[in-house]
Amino acid sequence: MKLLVVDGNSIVNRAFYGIRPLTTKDGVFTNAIYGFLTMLERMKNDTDPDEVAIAFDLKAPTFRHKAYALYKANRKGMPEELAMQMPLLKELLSYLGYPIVTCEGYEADDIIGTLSRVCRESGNECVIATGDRDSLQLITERVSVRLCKNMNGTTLYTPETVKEEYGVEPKALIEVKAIQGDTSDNIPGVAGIGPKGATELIKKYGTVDYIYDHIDELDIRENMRKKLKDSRENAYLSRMLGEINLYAPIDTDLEHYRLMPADREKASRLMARLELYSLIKKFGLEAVEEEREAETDATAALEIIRADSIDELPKAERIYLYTSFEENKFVKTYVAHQEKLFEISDEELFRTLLQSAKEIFCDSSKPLFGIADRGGFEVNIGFDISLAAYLLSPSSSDYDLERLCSEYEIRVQKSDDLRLSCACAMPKLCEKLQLKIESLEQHRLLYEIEIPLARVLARMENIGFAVDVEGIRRYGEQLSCEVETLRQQIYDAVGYEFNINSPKQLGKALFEDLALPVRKKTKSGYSTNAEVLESLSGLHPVISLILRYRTIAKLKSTYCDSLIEKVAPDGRIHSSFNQTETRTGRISSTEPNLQNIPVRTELGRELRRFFKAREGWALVDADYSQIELRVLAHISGDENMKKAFSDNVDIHTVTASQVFNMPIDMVTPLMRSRAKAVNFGIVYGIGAFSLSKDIGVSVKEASQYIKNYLAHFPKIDEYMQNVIEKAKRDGYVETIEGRRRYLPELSSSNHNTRAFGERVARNAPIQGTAADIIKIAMIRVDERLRREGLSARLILQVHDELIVEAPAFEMMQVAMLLQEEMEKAVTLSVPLIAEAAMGETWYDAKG
DNA sequence: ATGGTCACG
DNA sequence: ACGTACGTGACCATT
Repeated sequence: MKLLVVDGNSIVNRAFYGIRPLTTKDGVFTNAIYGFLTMLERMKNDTDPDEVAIAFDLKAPTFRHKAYALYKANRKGMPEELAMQMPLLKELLSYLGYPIVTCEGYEADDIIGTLSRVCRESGNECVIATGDRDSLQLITERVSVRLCKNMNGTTLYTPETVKEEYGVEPKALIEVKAIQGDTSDNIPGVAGIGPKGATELIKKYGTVDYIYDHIDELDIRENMRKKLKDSRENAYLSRMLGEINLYAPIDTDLEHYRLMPADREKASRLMARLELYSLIKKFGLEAVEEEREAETDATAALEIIRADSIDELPKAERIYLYTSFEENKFVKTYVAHQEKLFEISDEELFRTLLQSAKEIFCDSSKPLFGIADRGGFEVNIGFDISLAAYLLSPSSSDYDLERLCSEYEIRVQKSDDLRLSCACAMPKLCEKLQLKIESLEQHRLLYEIEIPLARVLARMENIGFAVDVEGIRRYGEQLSCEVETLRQQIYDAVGYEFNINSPKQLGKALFEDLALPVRKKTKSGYSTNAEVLESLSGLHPVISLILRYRTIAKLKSTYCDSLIEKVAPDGRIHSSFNQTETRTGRISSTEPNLQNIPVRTELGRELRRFFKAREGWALVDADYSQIELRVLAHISGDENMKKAFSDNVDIHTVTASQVFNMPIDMVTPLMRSRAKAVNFGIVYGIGAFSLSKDIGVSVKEASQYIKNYLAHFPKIDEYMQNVIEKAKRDGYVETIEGRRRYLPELSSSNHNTRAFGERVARNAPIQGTAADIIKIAMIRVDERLRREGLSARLILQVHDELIVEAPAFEMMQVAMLLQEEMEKAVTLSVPLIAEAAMGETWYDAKG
């Protein structure tokens, strides 16, 4: 027989610190639970035990003696985010059938020791799973230890491996530790003797007792003898503290540790509540909800009708569509309607259905809008599950139906094909989401912003952005030449060839072979980022070559080579716009990302010459002026800042005059640029350190700027404090349209995490409101272009900028329209300003 | 899969 | 004492 004993407290600690914070959307921390169960499952698979015992400490240590309480008191208590996970973890473990062992007055270690002894004495095998090296002393022929150093794997320790690593038998580890001490456990040991000395002594003399019994006869240096004599009491105390008790009063009948059958329903329900869906899979519990449904609701048999003509399909007021696509190509759709499920695989039929349906509730509307747009017809989307779920929980990583059904506790019917089950669950899921959207007052956000926007985005994707492929190719070839030249020059300067793209090899070249000073380190070595390189640029000629190499190589690989690959047969780039990706409400752009095309340097900006309007057309580009600061002025209600915007004066200059106590006309360009950095900092949630780094002044000076700023804009100061209070009280912050962001970080005990939460609380309403505003503008622009019978179309959004492609003769009208709709998208207490420009290429059209 | 780097707002 | 501004996506090297 083989018993696996798990050191619950030590594994849960490893899990908690080894996994980035995970929470449910309501802010319940789950990372330790997730990590624990993942490791447990792995260890079970590695060990294949007949019995399992999971040992936990109980709270109050009442045993051993006074010194115990003393040394224990120094240990840090469990952080709140971990403590709150413990009862949930234990509950889940008991559902999964794992015996949990605790013992009043004893630590987990003692339980482990006792069980290992019982195994040893009864001729059974025992494997101890722990993250703590203390247990190594328990190792014998029959008792081994699986040590978890991190989340990625474990190391098996046997008598041989212990001897190899420590040079002594496992049992002697207690003796070594008694002399060496252990600061993390507050075991004092012998002052002045470390691991090496301690191991030597024990190798030679075996035990602490022997050493002190023969202290004057030992063949050791006099100062060593003196150290030992001075710490005699501590050595004996340490010896006692370090030894694991083998006789805790627990149930020692191994039969009782047999794994129990799991209560699969309770386990899967709790995992779903904790939003740990991958665990449901890992423990094979997916089918549970379906089984339950099948048992309780015998009527749930599915009737699937493969439809081949429109006459076979329901002509209901409302249909539910669950459609799958592969690489933007229609694969099939399920139509759920009154206990019946129709399957459509023919795209033509699907289009007919879209066109004729009175109202469609769907999992994702953007592809449907795309098909309708390409087919020249309209679809009426009544509900979009992914958009609703995104508004309710914008920090989730994906919004597939299976997960949502589980999250919103919708029972799905049993079926071989999960997609079928999900389609059947749609009516109930939609109902639940609708109720939630109403109760959170996000009705307008969903029906008047996100769903209409999905249609606009689909159209933008369909239209695409025309590019001059030959132009990009020529530009790329020029870059190629320069990269090659630079590469050779770098090799010559360093003295050998290496991969310049590898931060590791580059770090070695610069900081070891050229012996340049190390300014900053990363987790895995030397930092070689632009900031570090710039600080080194005077010290060696190769530095500026590398900086240049980086710039050119990036332009070539990211913006020439890959952009060319993305050009469709129509000569245009059709980026995808994702509406459920960002936690603030912005949209994102992928394959390719057209929202990060270079602009800040002239060389990069040249690329925009290859983004053009089609023959005879022009690009009209408009961007908001200082939208985030205007939003801040509005939200905070700061009179001083509102006045600056109402007077239409340069905001950074005004800020400079306030921060530096200067009349407006005395503000120098340097002061303005520093004030600009302060404005950015304010929007991002500011810290004096980062500001000082950004503008190159001392931290002290930077913090003075911030103080001055907040003193001159008192309502902004007030806002920054109030918004955090609100976030702590409600658990979320929101935009003017009621878009929420939840902030579980604020209840973290980790200072950095909490500080991050506070910065996000300050920033999210600002960034998110700006996102709301431009979304509204996009919908209105699209609508008006069509209503006014123009051919011009919106083709791109870059957060505060919209680009329209228009026939040359429409462009003046379009520019006016664009500016007007952007400025009037919402009414704030400050004017909203958008500036339009026109040109044949993006380069020319960007003011 | 993750980390480092760098492009954008 | 510690790390250090918000939000993204892509590429490359490395594990």
